Amino acid sequence: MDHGKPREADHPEGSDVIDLGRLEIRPDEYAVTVDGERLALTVRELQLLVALARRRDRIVTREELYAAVWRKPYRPDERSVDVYVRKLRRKLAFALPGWEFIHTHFGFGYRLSPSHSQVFHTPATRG
Amino acid sequence: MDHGKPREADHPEGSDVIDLGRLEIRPDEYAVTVDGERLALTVRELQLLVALARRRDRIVTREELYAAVWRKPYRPDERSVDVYVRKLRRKLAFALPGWEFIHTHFGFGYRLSPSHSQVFHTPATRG
DNA sequence: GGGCGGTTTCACAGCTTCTTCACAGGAGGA
DNA sequence: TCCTCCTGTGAAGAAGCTGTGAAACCGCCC
Repeated sequence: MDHGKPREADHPEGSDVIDLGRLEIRPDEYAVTVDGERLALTVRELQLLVALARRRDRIVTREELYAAVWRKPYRPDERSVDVYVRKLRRKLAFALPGWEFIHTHFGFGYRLSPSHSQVFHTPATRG
Repeated sequence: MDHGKPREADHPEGSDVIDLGRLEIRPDEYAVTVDGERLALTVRELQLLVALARRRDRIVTREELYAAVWRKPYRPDERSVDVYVRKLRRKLAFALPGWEFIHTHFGFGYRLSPSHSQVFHTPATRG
């Protein structure tokens, strides 16, 4: 007897697969893959990544992220979000060098958008 | 030799043979073989192995495993799954040295995937 | 009853992850 | 440029999870 997985119940805007290009997230399976290979994340890391990914391309405040992941009252001096953003950035940078996923918006919060970082020498941009 | 058996596939239930390389499971016959030789497992051990094998390569929570094998309400401090994972690991390690089958996902659960035991961790990203 | 194999529970060691802190580094405005 | 506030980061202790041996428990058979 398969009891179905709790989906929408647990996850606000639940979808089975979040496609971020080479990065793929399957929240219901606790799985994050890069080019099909599994990326090892801890519980918090996964939760935060999912929370960001579900709000893709939008600036999300720390407070909203904290509410989504930690589910307890947010203190204004809370730094957990920052710390886990760093952890995620490191793992993602290792798995996908040259890509940037989590962008900082000073004074506002974070935004997840897969994008190439121009760390390599590039010919001047021309219109 | 291999006449019309339903291939084990992605569908959890109703698989006749689960092929894990040198390890083969025939749930309907209560049989587990290594290189064709029968491996002696107790009922619980077999049930747990089958439950994991039918969810191959996926992280399975203790709760789901407990539901599949024990079929009674799961207490959050329940340790039976861990104990039987250990029993299975021991017997499998003895039968197939150098292979690892049951992987722990801290905070999530267990995952069955046949793989060589190499130290092959993500060197990055801790702390 | 006593022995036997299997199952469940228990206690604790060991390890991983989470939270918090302190300070360094940057961004933005005056 | 200087000052202030915000974010990045490493480290350390706290908290939580898993591994493990052994004892307790259970049903079955002699």
